[in-house]
Amino acid sequence: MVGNIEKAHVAMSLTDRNPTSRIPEKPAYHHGDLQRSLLDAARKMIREGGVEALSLRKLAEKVGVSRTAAYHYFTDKNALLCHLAEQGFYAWRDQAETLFADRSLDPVAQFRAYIHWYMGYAIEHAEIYDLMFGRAIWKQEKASESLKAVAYATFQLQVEMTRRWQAHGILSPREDSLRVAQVSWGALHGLARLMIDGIYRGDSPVEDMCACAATLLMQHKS
Amino acid sequence: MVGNIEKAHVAMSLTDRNPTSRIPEKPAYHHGDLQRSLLDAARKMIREGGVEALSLRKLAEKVGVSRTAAYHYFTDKNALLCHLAEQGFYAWRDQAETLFADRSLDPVAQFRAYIHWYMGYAIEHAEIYDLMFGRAIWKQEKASESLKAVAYATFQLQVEMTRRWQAHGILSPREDSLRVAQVSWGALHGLARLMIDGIYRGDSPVEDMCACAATLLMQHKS
DNA sequence: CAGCGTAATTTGACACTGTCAAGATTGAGT
DNA sequence: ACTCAATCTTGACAGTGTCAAATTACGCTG
Repeated sequence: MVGNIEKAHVAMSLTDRNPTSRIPEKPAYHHGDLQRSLLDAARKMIREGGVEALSLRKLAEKVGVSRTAAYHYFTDKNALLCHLAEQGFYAWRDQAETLFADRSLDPVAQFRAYIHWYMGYAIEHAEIYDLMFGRAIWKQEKASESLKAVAYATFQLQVEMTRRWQAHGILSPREDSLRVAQVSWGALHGLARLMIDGIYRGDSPVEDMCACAATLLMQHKS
Repeated sequence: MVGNIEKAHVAMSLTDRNPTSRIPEKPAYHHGDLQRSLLDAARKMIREGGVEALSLRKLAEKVGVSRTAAYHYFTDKNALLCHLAEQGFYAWRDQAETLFADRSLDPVAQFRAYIHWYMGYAIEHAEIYDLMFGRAIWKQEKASESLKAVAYATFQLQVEMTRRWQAHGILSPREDSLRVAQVSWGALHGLARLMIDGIYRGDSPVEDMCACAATLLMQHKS
């Protein structure tokens, strides 16, 4: 085994010295880009089996490295999860902001589009969504500071959108913006959770539910 | 150690033969009421630390029995969780039905009361709520048949209530009852989850959120 | 270019988990 | 009194996260 690694290393040093080259078939002692590899592999494992299917040992094996190697980049399993969730929030916010900035749709259409996008995103990235908004991280204060920051910013965006929709008379202007944002987000979050947690069966008519949610939230007197 | 058990048993056989007596200090080989004891202790552990804080070994130790004793009553850890969730659903449905049957309140007040009761119950029994409606059980079809049955019945009750509220013009009569039930339940569930998962901080004004949710759901034209 | 320090990675170990197979203990019924 | 089936225990295995102490390799300085 040691011999194998030696031979592999020699071969590598002749042919594969360049960091921009393709996938290193037999990585040497120094992996080179372990942190990113860990995050990528972890994301993949979670996507396939949920957060509870991610074990640091299997992750290490998949990346081709020893059990405890990850501890040089993440103090904890929890820290790794926080990094992943953080990245998830950045991707999420990018899409949400793009949708929010698109002024080609009239506000009502934009509101409906947002709801459909929200549910679609949550369902498509169910396991990451669960990580981002689930108790695995948030319960008992396990979120890192940077994660808290981006999560809070994301909620602020939600409040901002709510304000605009209120200004256009789409959401009830009489109610406090913060409350309306909390409740409307809660409604979307609840539907998403019931879907991705397997309580509403997979064949539920998501589109219809989105439409109904939009209608219920939008109607208000005067 | 064997000697201890022997002595304890002898003492017991003289003084503590009665099953209705107080807590058996040193239970004999046959525990007598292990299934219930397990469920009770498990419920307590979950209430204190969440589902993830429940380990069969600690549970066994707390009940004063050996690690694998529980396997005579529950095929799995999952089976135990299903039993617990099932009991939770019965308690839940009892309260919901009582509230639903109370005709002393006018429908609007009843609707508001239901929302407040829902959130209050979810927050007070946060960990059991998480067990009942969380992915630990529902994701990947791990629910037992009897659990599925009572859970479905509970949702049926929600639909029934929705119908009545629609008939009174509280919830939009134009929309399909099933959809409205799904969405309104989703809204409550989402708010509850955001609270009990630690995303909305503990000092959130629950009452205000409930009131806002009620208003948003109730308003509709004509 | 030799050596050294430090960063990156591994090995060993520990406590904990769920669960299976096999054995031990007991109360009830003939 | 003896047997049987229900009940409970012991031993074992594979898996988990994580700490402490090696080991390996890269890059810098002399």
